Amino acid sequence: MASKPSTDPYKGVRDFYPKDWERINGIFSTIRSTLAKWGYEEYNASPLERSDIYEAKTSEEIVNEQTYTFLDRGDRRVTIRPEMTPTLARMVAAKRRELPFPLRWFSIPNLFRYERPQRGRLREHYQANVDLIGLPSGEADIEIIIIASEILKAFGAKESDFIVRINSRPLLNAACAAAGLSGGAIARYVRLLDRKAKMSADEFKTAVSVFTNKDPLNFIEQSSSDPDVAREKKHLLDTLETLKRRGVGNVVFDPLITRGFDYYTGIVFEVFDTSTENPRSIFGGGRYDELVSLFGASPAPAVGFGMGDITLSDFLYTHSLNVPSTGSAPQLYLGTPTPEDRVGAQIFAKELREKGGRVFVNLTEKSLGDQIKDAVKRSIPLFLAYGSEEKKSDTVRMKILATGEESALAKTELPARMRAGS
RNA sequence: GCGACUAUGGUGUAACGGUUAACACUGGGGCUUGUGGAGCCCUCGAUCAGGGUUCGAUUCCCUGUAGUCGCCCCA
Repeated sequence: MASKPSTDPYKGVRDFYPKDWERINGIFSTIRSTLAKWGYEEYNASPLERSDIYEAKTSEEIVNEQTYTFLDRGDRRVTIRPEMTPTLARMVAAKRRELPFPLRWFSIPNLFRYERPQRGRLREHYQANVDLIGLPSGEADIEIIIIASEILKAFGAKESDFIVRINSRPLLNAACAAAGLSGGAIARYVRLLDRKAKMSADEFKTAVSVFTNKDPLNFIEQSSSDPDVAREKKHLLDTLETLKRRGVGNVVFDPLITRGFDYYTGIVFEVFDTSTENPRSIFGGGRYDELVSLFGASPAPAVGFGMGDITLSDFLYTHSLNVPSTGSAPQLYLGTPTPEDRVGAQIFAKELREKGGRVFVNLTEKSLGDQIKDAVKRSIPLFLAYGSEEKKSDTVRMKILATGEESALAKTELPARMRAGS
């Protein structure tokens, strides 16, 4: 006999029991309604992609090793999407000439990476992707960062709860050029910057000296005489200034923000939790002007960000921010004290549903007391016994389980009371 | 890919190398056949797998597997 299969979910992925799914849907619906206010439209695609769309854009084979990639039965190489941006670029490139630019699009895909799970990082996560496509650096960058901030505020976060750190890839590149770096050395230096916070000053200095005796950071921090550096720095500081004028007070310039992917071509930003318990990066994004043209379409400049559900959820938890209800849980438990009259209860339930009520009808032979216990365990707020007596009468008695309060009311006014009660 | 730590019912814990592996919660049933959350009683249910040391292993050792946390890398 075969051994029993384990009830554990596959490594690094989560089961969403109804309560978990209710919570994550609450998070999604807050994101959706915020984006709707800004005119963003939701799109979607399959999690399966041809592997080549990831290979085209990233020179790194490491990315490949951290994806789920396999051959299908027709010998096609297939990858389960590790991120949404290449899919988005592909979709946009495919209809480059017919879509109404600029596009304001978002999606909440589940993404997969093959790696060791650890705190805040699993093999599957959901990530809200928000993109503004078809506009160059400027107001588009500002809108994206404001929206990133607005979403957190929509959950009730205050500006003191998080901080937006922005930087610019062109600025980094100009500073590297001024220090005499080029090509691969720039990429390696950028990666080094990313780790600087985890190193001591001396370690960093030693690591830099491998490339150059002039640290590019110095060109950025001191007011540089290099015209490219000066221009890019001014552009970034102007953006910062505009963000503050438009009400984003918690934004700073941070030359250490780089973002891992090398497809970024402009502004990059990362949002950090300011709490001391959870001082992590929550999410980030940036400008990628060349991705669409990789598919052979004419270029479409783009800026966007991706907000993962796990880090976001940690952030909400850290700051005791509640997730709004999705309004899909049952409102009323219809108990059946006399099961032989259950058809009557079902007909009554049908009337309530037609008025928009969410009604859970008992189908067991449990005693009425046990049915009430059952309703409590299921977190259904209202209880109503419907048996032979209620069938004959025009009134019913509705119990509010949280308080124990019970009131008699006409059957016709029940739907209104249900709406008020939840 | 590398490292550290951990592994006992569904969950959380207990058991000097020596009992019938204990306790709490949860689940099922009862005291209670039209009004709950309490209480009491009954009940289902576990030593991750394989090897070694030993008279004897939940306990010590090894390997594997799984999980957690770091590193690498980063959505």
